[in-house]
Amino acid sequence: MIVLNTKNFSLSQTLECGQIFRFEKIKENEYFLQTRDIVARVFQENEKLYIEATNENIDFWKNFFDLDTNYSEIMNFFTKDEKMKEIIKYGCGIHILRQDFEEMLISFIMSQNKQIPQIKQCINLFCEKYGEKITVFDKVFSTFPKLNFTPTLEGLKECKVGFRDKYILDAMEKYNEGFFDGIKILSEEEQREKLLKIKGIGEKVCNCILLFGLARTNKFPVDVWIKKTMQKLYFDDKETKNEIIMEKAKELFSPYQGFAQQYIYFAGIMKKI
DNA sequence: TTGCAGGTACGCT
DNA sequence: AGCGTACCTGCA
Repeated sequence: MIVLNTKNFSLSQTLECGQIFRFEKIKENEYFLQTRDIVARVFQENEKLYIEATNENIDFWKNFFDLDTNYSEIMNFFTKDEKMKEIIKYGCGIHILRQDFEEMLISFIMSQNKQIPQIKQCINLFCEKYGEKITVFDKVFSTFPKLNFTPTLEGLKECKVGFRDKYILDAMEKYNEGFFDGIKILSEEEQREKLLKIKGIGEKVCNCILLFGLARTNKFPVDVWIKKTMQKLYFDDKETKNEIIMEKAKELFSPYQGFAQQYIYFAGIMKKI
C-alpha cells in the first residue's frame, strides 16, 4: 500500500469524467482500477490517496494521476472567463490521467460505440479474450494485452465492437508493422498525422488519444456532450460546426484546452449547464 | 416493434 | 468542397 498526498484532486471526479474505462466503484471514494496489466484498489480520504496495487511504484502512480501538475494555476487561468469560472466549480478535482498509449488507441477506436457502459463492455471483452487472467483482492481481473498479435475479425466480433472490428484490426496491423514505434518522441503534429492514417480514427478519436494517451493537454476533443455544452455556453444554443467550436476553444483555453474540455464535459454530464 | 445514438468512411452531388 | 447514408449494437 502506498499513500500519496494530493491537492485539488478528486478520485471520483477524475475517474468518472469519461477519460478512463477500466474501473469499478466499490463504495464511496473507493475503486478497483486497471491500467495495462496493473490492478489497483484505490481509496481517497481527504487529501490522501491510498493505493494497493500489483505495481506500487510511487513515481508511476504520481505520473498516472498527474499529481505533480499545478491545477490551481490552471483553474486560475480559466477564471478570467466568467462562464468557465462557473464550470470549473463542478469538477474542480478532475485530473487528466496519463494513461497507456496502446490502451487508449484501442479504447478510443471502440469509443465511437455509444454510451460509456457499452464501451466498457467492449474493452472488458477484449481484455478477457486477449489479456491474461490475474487474481487480486480475491477477484479475477483480465489485463489489457500487449498488442503484439494480430486478431481475427471473428475474434474481434466477439468483443461486440460491431463495425469497428476492421478499424481495430487496421490499427493492430499497423502497430505490428512498427508504424507506431517511437511515437512518444515525435512532435504533436507527427503523432496526429500517424493516428489519422488509421481507419476509424478521425478528428475526435485522434484528439482523445493525443490527450489521454500521449499527454497532449492542449487538445480539445469534441463529442456530442462537449458540442451541446459549448453551444449553450458560447453560441446562443445554436447548431454550430465542430470546427467552429474548436476555434473558440483554442481562442479561450489555450494552452490548457484539454483541461477545459474535461471540466466542461463533467459539468455537462452533471446536467448543471 | 422500430428507430435512434455514437464517430468515421465512403459515395454522391 | 460539403452532405447524406451505412456501419453494428443495445436500449428506449
